[in-house]
Amino acid sequence: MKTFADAPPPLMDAPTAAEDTTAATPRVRRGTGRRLHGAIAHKLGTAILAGEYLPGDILSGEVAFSEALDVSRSAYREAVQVLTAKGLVESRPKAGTRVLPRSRWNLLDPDVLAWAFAGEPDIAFVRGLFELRAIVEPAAAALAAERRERTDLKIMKDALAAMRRHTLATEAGRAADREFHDAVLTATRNDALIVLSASIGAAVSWTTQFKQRARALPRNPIPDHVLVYDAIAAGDATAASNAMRTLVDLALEDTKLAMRR
Amino acid sequence: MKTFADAPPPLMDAPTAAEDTTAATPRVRRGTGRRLHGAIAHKLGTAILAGEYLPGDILSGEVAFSEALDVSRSAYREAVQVLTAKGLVESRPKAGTRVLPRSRWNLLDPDVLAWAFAGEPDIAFVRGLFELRAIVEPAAAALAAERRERTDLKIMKDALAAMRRHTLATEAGRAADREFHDAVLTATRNDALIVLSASIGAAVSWTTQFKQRARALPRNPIPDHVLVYDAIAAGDATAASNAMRTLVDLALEDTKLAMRR
DNA sequence: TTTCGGCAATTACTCGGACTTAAACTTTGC
DNA sequence: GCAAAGTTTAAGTCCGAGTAATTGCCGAAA
Repeated sequence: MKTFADAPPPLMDAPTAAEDTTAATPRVRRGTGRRLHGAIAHKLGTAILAGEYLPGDILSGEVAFSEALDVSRSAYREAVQVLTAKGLVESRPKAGTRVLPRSRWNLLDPDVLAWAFAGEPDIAFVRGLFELRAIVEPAAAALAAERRERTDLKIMKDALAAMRRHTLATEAGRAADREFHDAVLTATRNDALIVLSASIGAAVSWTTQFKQRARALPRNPIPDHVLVYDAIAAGDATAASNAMRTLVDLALEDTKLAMRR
Repeated sequence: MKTFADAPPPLMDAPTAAEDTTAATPRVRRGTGRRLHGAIAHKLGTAILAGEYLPGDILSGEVAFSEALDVSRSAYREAVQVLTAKGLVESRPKAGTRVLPRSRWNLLDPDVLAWAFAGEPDIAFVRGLFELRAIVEPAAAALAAERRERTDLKIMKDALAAMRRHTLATEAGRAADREFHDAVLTATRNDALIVLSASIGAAVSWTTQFKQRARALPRNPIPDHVLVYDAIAAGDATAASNAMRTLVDLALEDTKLAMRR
């Protein structure tokens, strides 16, 4: 019967030794609405994506790490479960929690993408993402041209009008842009395609977002959007595909410009 | 809105043995190596994907549900964190844990795909998956043709030889098939593309897998594989794309046949 | 009547401690 | 030298108490 003969460490709450008048200062801060384990997962996720922990690295044990973060073991464990669910880490008894090889990561998971873009994203990875987008979006436009309903067209038309009113320089304009692309995706009636494209689109928009926001665009994107709309409305799949391709290329150019500075 | 507090779910997965005289019978069985929370997540995940819980439904509270499953709250919570990480559910204080709309699900997550194919997969979803595959794989082949290195070609060649030796009727043959496709993906040097295609490929192979295994194929697939290889080896992107397209179409036909029975 | 703001109840969230299980390491036996 | 058995360690599981936050009710003001 050894209850805790060897480990009667500093139970009770943190001594708050160095702290001053303010009460306990959690090592992990979270915005409102964000749960503690979510914040921890975010912290660890960004750290891993940033390369602070390399594949094969072993995280210090649950007790040690949760203590270092000043959170309970349960909260830390739940955070690790999230990372495990996304294929970033794997933990086994006696062996500890180790970072998995990059090939096991769910790189298309929205959260993982967000974590990747929280820091300086790997250029090669961004290039790959654009490549994927250039493959998927034109194909999506083609499908949309074949399957769109009247309501789809209406939503696109309205979004287009909103884009014209506000420009892409304003938040409202960018929202309308997203709405337009969402409408195109919805018109494909393909859930997998929708999810994929939405993730990539969001991630790609980070790249331009976190650089400076208002600047001269390479060229006015509205006409190109109209071309896409017209092709989809006409049910012309190949034309829609081509029009969307130029749109994607335009976005790529835009991002290239933004990342060059 | 249903709350399932009253519906002790039919425990699934094979019991492996008759549980009789043995004491306490956990409501959630897990195979070796599988953790308890993983098993719970699997159970809930498959249930949600199977439509037993509909979007908007609220799961009975932590205490009630964990009691019904005869597991601790911690284990149940960790499972829910996994589902949350995959976008299947969202839980907030006072509101409970509710199933999110399908549009929020990470349908391309390997686990989610596995859960989807654990039951009778939705035909429309499978169609969409094939559609996506038909978009991505030919494009991947084209990229591979442009970027392949000598080592890539060697791996493909070996896999091809293995496919010839064993046929697709044997497990070794199917493994070689997977190896070939993996090699094509690897040659694209695009991580996002690799992850995506691997997920879809695995999911698609479930469909043929869980139907009967050994049967006459629509036609011998080896020559088509050779065509893909030749095009990639020659660096001919469009030829590679076309060859791969016929390969995907072939697989689609195969699956259609398998699902018809 | 409608709307706003405060209140209470419910639910998830967090905590910390004990105990169990499983796998990596070590030792022992052949 | 190898294989089986034991040891150790860290993750896994469980419990129960206490905290925090949102929702939805309810009453007051417009």
